[in-house]
Amino acid sequence: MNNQALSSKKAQIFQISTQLFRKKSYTGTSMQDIAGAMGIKPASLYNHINSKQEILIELLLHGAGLFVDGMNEIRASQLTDLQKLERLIALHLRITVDNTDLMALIAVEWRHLEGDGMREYLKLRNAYENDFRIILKDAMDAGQIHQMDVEIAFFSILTTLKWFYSWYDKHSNLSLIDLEEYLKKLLLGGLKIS
Amino acid sequence: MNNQALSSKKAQIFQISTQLFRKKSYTGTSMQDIAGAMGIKPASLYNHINSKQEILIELLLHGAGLFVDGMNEIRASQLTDLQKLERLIALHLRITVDNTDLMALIAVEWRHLEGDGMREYLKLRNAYENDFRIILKDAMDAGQIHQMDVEIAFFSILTTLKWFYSWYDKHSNLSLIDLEEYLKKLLLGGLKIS
DNA sequence: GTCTATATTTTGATAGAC
DNA sequence: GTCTATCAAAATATAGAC
Repeated sequence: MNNQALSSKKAQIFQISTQLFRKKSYTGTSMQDIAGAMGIKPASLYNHINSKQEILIELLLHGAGLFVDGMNEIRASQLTDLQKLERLIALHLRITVDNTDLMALIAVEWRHLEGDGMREYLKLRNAYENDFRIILKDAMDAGQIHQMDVEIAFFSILTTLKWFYSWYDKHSNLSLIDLEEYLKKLLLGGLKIS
Repeated sequence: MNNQALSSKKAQIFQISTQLFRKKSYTGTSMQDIAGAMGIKPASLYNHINSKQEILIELLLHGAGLFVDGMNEIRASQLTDLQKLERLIALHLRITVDNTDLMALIAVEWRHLEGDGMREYLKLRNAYENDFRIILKDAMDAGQIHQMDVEIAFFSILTTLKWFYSWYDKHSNLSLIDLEEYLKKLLLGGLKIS
């Protein structure tokens, strides 16, 4: 569910916070909850982090980084735009499988970010979404997928990918290959020009 | 966004709480927030409701009731199972359009229910989902849609419908008829036997 | 039906001993 | 690095005057 290293206490705080924030929400999780799950006292947490908000920021910026890095790799490639779209779907799938709890924070808990943390997060998210939109539009302009309203196609695909984690929870027994084929067919099947 | 009557103060509390719970989450919304949005003091709220948790319970049981009532109407009809599936999609769409904020609570905030409230809510939700699953299975057995894993098809359809409200937010300009056709094609297009 | 005043808990966070 | 002790603020909720 979550591959974050357990080596340091700080990493352990992040891992447990991810689980708790998903289960009880950011505002519904107390420092007491986090410390209790680690077997220490709340005050001890502050030797590793400066505030509860800082935990949320680090988790979400880490998550956003996974998407931005994957996007940059795909953009730098020589693939066709349609192939890039397929890679983006595979990217979402891989990140979701490796960080299911974190995806819940990306889908729901980001709204509890404050100030600069929120601004920085939204900057990364907007950059990613814009890159995604451009690839979709280019694939359309190149005649690789059917001509249609870019915004509708874009949000339809992204919404499904965004909430896929809640679906994956119940089907983590399926193989990665099957899931990838299923998602590609679901999201691009009606779009591709055969 | 929310058609709840404003006639009584109690109804006004429900309406404002729905908006705030969606925007700031249940645990992130204080009685102060609700009272402040109404222009009264927090203590005054308790003349109309008994607790913050009671607000959440009433909102979610009302929401669950919309689905259960719609399901009962559809089940009582003489439609084919495939037609019933199409009616269920239209039901979700109509409830989402009329109660967009409430759908966010159904998708996310239900986890903050406690005790009997949680048990009663889950009972209604499970009953609805079971009825939905049975109709899907019957449509498959009757040869109206392609044979496939019922659970995968079921969760795939329900997940999309569940998160549709976050998509609808950005496309509330589209006509109901277009949205219904789009959703039916998206969810049943690959399934229907032509 | 709303208010002020208040009780009680819990919250995030800090100081300082060990 | 963890603890105890503590703080200040905010939370839900109640009592009782008006």
